[in-house]
Amino acid sequence: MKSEPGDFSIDDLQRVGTEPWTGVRNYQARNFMRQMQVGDGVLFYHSNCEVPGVYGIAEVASTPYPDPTQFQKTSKYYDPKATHEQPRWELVDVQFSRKLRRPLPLSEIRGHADALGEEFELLRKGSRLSVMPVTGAQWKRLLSLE
DNA sequence: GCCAACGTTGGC
DNA sequence: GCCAACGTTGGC
Repeated sequence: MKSEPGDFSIDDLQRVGTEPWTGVRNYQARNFMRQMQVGDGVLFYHSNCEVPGVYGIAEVASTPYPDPTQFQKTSKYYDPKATHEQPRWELVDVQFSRKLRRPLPLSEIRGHADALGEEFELLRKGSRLSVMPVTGAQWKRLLSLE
């Protein structure tokens, strides 16, 4: 799961413990969240920053439920087309597990593209998804770099 | 349904 | 700041 550290970083998650993952407004990313289950592992990725990459590990702490910010007119995530009867956007709660011993920069992850496989979404050309799946094998390979 | 215009993401 | 890639919007 990607986050801009200026907005919400792994340190912020460590401080608050658990955070509702508000603001995802992309259907594909939403659909991936819908498939999440309590206890699923999360790689916490810092995007749009000096050194983009994986910085920590978190855990899915709730089943998916409607993102409350879609109903809040004052929120930048407000969606006028969403209703309580027919919500459009869902989220899960994300719970801090740990920071990595060292960050894994995207530049370094690229060096392991072959091992991670073609279907590794983060390295796909043009991939902009803020929520994407990682297989068990990819998870292991990434964390072995730590 | 097509597609141009526009907005956003995010690496560099 | 630049720009490629992609998603969304809205006119037709």
